[in-house]
Amino acid sequence: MGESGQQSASIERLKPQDKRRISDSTIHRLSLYHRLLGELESDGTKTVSSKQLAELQRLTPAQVRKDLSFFGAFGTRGLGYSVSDLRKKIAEIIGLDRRWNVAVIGVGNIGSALIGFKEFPNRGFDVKLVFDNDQRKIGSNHKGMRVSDIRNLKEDLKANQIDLVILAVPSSPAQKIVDEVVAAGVKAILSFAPTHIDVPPDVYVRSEDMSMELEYLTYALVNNPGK
Amino acid sequence: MGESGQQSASIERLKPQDKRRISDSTIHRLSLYHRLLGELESDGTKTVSSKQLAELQRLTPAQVRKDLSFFGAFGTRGLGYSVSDLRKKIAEIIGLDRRWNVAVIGVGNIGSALIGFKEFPNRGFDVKLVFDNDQRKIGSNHKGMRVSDIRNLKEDLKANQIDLVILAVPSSPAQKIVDEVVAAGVKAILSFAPTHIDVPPDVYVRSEDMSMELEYLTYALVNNPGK
DNA sequence: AACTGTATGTGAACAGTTTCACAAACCAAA
DNA sequence: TTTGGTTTGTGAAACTGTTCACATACAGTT
Ligand SMILES: NC(=O)c1ccc[n+]([C@@H]2O[C@H](COP(=O)([O-])OP(=O)(O)OC[C@H]3O[C@@H](n4cnc5c(N)ncnc54)[C@H](O)[C@@H]3O)[C@@H](O)[C@H]2O)c1
Ligand SMILES: NC(=O)c1ccc[n+]([C@@H]2O[C@H](COP(=O)([O-])OP(=O)(O)OC[C@H]3O[C@@H](n4cnc5c(N)ncnc54)[C@H](O)[C@@H]3O)[C@@H](O)[C@H]2O)c1
Repeated sequence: MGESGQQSASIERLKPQDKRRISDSTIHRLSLYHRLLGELESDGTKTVSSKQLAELQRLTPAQVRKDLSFFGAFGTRGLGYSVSDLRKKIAEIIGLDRRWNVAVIGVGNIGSALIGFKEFPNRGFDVKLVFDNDQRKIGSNHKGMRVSDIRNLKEDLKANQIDLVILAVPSSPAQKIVDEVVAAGVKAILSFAPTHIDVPPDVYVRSEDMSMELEYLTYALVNNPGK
Repeated sequence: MGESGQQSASIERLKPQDKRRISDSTIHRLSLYHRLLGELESDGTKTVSSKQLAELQRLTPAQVRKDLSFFGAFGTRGLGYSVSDLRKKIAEIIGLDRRWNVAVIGVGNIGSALIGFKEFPNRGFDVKLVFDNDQRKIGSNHKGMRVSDIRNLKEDLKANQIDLVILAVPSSPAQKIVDEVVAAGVKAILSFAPTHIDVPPDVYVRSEDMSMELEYLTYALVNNPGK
């Protein structure tokens, strides 16, 4: 169990103030704020109000303030928020004040795209390992990464202190691979396989199913709900 | 308000029974049920209960029944649901009883992956056009698709009756391209650019930001909420 | 035809999330 | 130091989504 977790000595981490669980939507919006604050910072904007922050994402100012209030009071009344300070605070909350070691499993269409994704390193994600079971791919170079043999999965994940696995294999082997990933002590998985993934309660999974995203749109198209 | 909406002649579409708007989560789960019912159908399963349907996705039986009840009564008391009938009904609800013409804009890492995605045609999505602005790519073949010039975007989208656009370009040109897509009459966009996209109220946008998905996981890792 | 067991469909209760509205706090100007 | 103008932080209200619990309906059996 590589409880490598909260080692980093001196950081007093920002935790939700009451013990109430923070909602998924709040976390999602924090990411949104963080992204936007980055853009504002590049623009040279020094200060921003909840009103501006909201308008730029089609949310309400109250929503923005409530989201932030779960974690503390970061603003100045009458003035707003310091762009760079708020960005740092949010980074700390969502764990972006450190770097994360990522492994990609499956070097096919989507796996290769992810390996070549320039934005990951900028956001704190370092793709350290990539795996496949195809002999023709193993050992070869894909966008600068040497493809490892899936048979060494468990040991390699441990040896490289991988925090996060991105799963880009077909549905059929997905669960079996996930079981190994879990056995290696990895606690977070982002899966692109369009199938349900079962994990123990201390492991976090996010499933991205692009067809399902498209289906959401087709539902809207055929039903035209007033939006 | 171009209420061009519900033309399609003869299909008596399954609509929500009351006029209450159906929640995003319900639609999302319908996709999930549809996917699972497909697997069950392949397995030769004829009948399924809300209990089974729920357990396979870690939901509750009541949730499954409530979701379906917004659209009608599809089950048989004492028995459950016919796998194939229910699948057909859900297909009709989310618009999977027809085919959809898709265009991909941006033939880079993620764009190429999408073009090569074998599952899209099986789910009713036909990639008919792909665009780029890179002279070296225009006219060339990418996974069997000829790359079109972005300068012909509007005309080509119209001429090919594209229903749905997948946006796989960098953030900077995203909004400008979306404006053109909207002008061409397309009402649904799936965007991979990590930036806010603004559209008129009758156009539907879904934004997929992979870094944000990862950030959701890092939040979980640093906060370890009991799950 | 009646009976038994089972699973649906759905109001009503509950839980969670968003919006409202306003006191409190701060900046800047005088 | 006081005042005016502005925006935060937050309880409470309003709303939305989920779970409960049970009457209802059907299949299969005798
Ligand atoms: N291509 C897309 O745009 C796209 C979009 C959304 C979701 N997906 C999903 O992502 C997954 C991968 O899709 P893809 O298009 O990249 O497929 P792909 O066939 O191009 O790639 C899959 C890769 O996984 C490898 N693989 C297969 N079994 C393996 C195993 N047991 N261990 C290790 N590696 C193994 C294969 O060798 C291959 O390199 C699928 O589940 C697919 O449904 C793909
Ligand atoms: N690669 C990934 O895994 C990944 C994952 C998530 C999100 N994204 C996002 O998807 C988008 C594309 O990423 P990528 O890695 O494929 O980038 P990329 O640079 O490989 O591809 C972008 C493509 O868009 C084309 N393009 C640029 N400007 C254009 C314009 N004005 N009109 C038409 N085409 C134009 C480029 O020529 C290029 O082919 C980015 O917004 C990125 O943030 C990528």
